[in-house]
Amino acid sequence: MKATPKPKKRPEAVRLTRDDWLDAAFRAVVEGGFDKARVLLLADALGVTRGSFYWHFTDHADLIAALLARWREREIELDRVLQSESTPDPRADLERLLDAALAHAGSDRENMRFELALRGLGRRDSGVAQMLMEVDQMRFHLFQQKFLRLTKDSKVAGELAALFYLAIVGSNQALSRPSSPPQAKDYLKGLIFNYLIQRQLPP
Amino acid sequence: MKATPKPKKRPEAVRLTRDDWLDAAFRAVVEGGFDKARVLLLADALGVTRGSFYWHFTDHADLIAALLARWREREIELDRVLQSESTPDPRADLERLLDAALAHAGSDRENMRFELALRGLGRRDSGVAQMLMEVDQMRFHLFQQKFLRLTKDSKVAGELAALFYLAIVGSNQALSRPSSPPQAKDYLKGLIFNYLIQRQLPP
DNA sequence: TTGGTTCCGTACACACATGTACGGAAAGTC
DNA sequence: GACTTTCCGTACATGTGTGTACGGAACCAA
Repeated sequence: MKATPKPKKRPEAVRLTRDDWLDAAFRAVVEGGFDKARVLLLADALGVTRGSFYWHFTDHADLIAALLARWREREIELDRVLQSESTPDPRADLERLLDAALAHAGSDRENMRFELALRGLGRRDSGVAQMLMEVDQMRFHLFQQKFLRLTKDSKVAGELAALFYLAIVGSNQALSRPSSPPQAKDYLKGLIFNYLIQRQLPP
Repeated sequence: MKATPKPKKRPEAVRLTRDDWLDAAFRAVVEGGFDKARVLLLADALGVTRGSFYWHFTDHADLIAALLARWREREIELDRVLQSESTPDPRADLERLLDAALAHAGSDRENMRFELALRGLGRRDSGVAQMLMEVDQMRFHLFQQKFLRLTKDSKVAGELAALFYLAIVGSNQALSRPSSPPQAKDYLKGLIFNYLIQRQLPP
């Protein structure tokens, strides 16, 4: 009837922040990968229109970049915490690290799925690949440090750290039936401790 | 000037087959993942229009399904070949398997990248996830068989097979700097042989 | 209340991908 | 050489996504 726009009054007129959009994008990536982190879909999920998005972000690339930066900083912070948590017993120390790593990569499916989607993106974006390489290196160094307290041999520690870190990464992709997610975690932990450590690295 | 359509005469009027389209789709997946396997992009890469595609395929889903089926059959065939290639020496036998697995997953970047993209798709498609689970199980059984010839202990063989298969899968994702792809392969092989086999499983 | 800032809705222009209908060229067959 | 089958080009309708311009509601301060 009329050309005047009639703005729909939403029942709960919530005002969103930049982090609200980042959280929504994170959830979208977890569920369907980075191609589900579209502006239109996120707006629907948040109950607003894209007008809100283009106020908080300049661009779609801006959203992705901010999301990646937030993930990176959180990973660095997690590494810092894990590195500071040191126990006098080297074996208990390593066990705590493995628990944390397996929890972060295994049962905590949100972080796991996000990281897998991120690695998929890294295969198409060299900048993302660079960031992932740095995070991998960071974690590998942490693994190596903990193993080094057990074996004294830096070569052995490096090999064990690489082998187990790669196995943890691989366990997120293969041989982990969705029917039993905790089993895979305990299975891998059993592999590492009961089998290799106790048989091969007596102090 | 005229409304009559004037079909462009291509310099090389090559007629394409269904497999030509599948090959192009494979290359597209290898380079940019499954969302680069669009009909329009493949048509451009092949030098034809989409009219050709919709003659060979009913649908875009038809293309993807055929691509997955072809990959699956090739993996089954590869498994069959690797299983039939048996050597009297169990250690040489296992070494040949690891060489083949690392070549298939490591230096042969095309298959590796395709499989990684496939695992990404499996996180959004339960049918693909099911297929990947079966292929993983198939490979795991092969690994386990070869290890079983070395240790006699089925529990140890299963654990070693799982650990190394997961490490191989993980090595495609992490700690593999693009600057040195052959190094990662040799590194992992050295891990497996020089370290674990020779020290821990003397006959 | 008034005014200014913050945040969001609406509308338009544009790009790109799918699927279908139809026509015509190219290659095989008699 | 005419005919038929095989294969591909063209055009149109449709859907979905981005980015921009602009206006107005909602909120805060004086």
